[in-house]
Amino acid sequence: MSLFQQPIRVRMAPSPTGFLHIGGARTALFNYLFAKHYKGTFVLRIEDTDKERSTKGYEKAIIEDLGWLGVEWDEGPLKEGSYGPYYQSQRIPTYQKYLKKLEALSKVYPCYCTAEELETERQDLLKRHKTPRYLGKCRNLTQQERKALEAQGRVPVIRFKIDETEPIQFHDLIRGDISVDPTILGDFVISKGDGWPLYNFAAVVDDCEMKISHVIRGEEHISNTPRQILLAKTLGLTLPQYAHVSIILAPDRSKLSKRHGATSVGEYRKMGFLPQALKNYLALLGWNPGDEREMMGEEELAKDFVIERMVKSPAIFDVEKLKWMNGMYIRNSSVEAMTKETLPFLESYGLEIQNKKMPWLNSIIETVRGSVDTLDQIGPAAELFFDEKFSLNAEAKTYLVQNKDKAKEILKTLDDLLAKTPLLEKEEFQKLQAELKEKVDASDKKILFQVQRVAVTGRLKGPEMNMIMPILGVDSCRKRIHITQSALS
RNA sequence: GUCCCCUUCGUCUAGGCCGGUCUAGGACAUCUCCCUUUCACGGAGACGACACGGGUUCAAAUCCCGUAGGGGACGCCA
Repeated sequence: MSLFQQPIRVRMAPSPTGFLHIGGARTALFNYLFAKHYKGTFVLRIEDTDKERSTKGYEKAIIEDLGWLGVEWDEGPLKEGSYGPYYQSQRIPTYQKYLKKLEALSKVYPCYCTAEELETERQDLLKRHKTPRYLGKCRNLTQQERKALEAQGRVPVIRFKIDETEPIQFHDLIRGDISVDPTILGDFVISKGDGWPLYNFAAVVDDCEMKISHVIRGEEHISNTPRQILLAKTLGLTLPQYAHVSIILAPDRSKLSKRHGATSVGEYRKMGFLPQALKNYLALLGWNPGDEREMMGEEELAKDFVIERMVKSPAIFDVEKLKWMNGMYIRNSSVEAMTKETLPFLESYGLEIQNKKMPWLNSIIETVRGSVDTLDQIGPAAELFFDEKFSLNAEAKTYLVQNKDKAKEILKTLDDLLAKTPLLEKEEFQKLQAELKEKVDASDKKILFQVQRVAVTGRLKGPEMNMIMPILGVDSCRKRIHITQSALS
């Protein structure tokens, strides 16, 4: 199979003009898994040729988010390899070299058209129901004409000449054969006024120079592919194979954007999603293992990841399913690991954790993690274990008032029993409940427990009491009971 | 507008290349029941789809054509 005739090299080529988008992360992940599956190389290349919009801040954020997701690259920034530099801004001489070659072949020419002129042409074409494209006005300018235009102060861009008339065909690993009529393309700009290359030129040169074997990218690039193929063919470069991944859509079937809520990886991290959950979910958007497995760790994903199983229709990003999966990871990972992940969320929620012991925090996480699906829900759920946050909420108060006499009796008895209980582990808790049941008329088991719950946690709902009370300990329980009692009298 | 791509439950998808085994399977969500001192978790079940129209065939979710709908591209952005 031609897939294996060369070393597998793939790349992720983000431009640092924004944060790492959920779609970009998925594309990166597919490249990463593909490389891992075939024991190939995953290259990270920063496409920072847009000087106006690229920032170091975005670059840093993208690298950070990729790292958080665990999508590690083998070559790229911070990991030099033999095909660097990995910043397009540092590869200008390379593009100039290829531009010279194109000039020697007379395949490029300077274009002096202004933005206004181009827009007029575009509108005119649109009006005539034609595909808007550059018609080649500057194609056959004489030397004198060029000089004259430059004397006016016009700075030219460089356009690539398209002479082909035969359809450009290529085989897409996901979509099959794609054919495009080159006459609708128009001579396109490959180099800006300042001499820097444009995307189509820089990308194809780098893909070829970096010996990329498979370009796995978003479907928005399908229409760029014929241009890149033409460029590569003219330059005598060996093309990679292409695989265009469908894009991720918002629930309303439009392109996922800010107005639909969180779109960047960083935002999901802040909301308390686990990288392994996001990775698992993203991998399943547009790919499946061919059987009914869904919960898949990275090793398992890489082992089974093949392009043949990629889906070509676009997928809608369903945060509900992501949440479910995240909850699964929160519940099924080791308690220690989850506590570690949760600590920052506890802190930012305003819980005092500095002087708390790890085993105590672990037991809290273990008790509350069943009811959450993101890490940032753990703060509100764990709050009841922190004495300084104790208070009766409205429905708790109402409940107590409604059952005032019974509540008083239960609490008095409970407090007395607690006073005689030195330690409060689960065993003692059971014993204590048995004694309580004897001393208080417990025909209504529900009231017995609910009163205790409300008095100790201040809430009507929560984890099981046999988990809560041992974690709190005797002193804390009694303190809370006293507070509740005084609220009742 | 033009070109390219896409179309199975509300959503992610299996099946489609090699037509019958598909009264279309799984998962999320929703609903019901069970577990249970509460809320969750967990367990069991229910609801729910081959976009439409032609054709080929004994037989079509699966092959062919058309229509409709959706998306992408058409930049001195990537």
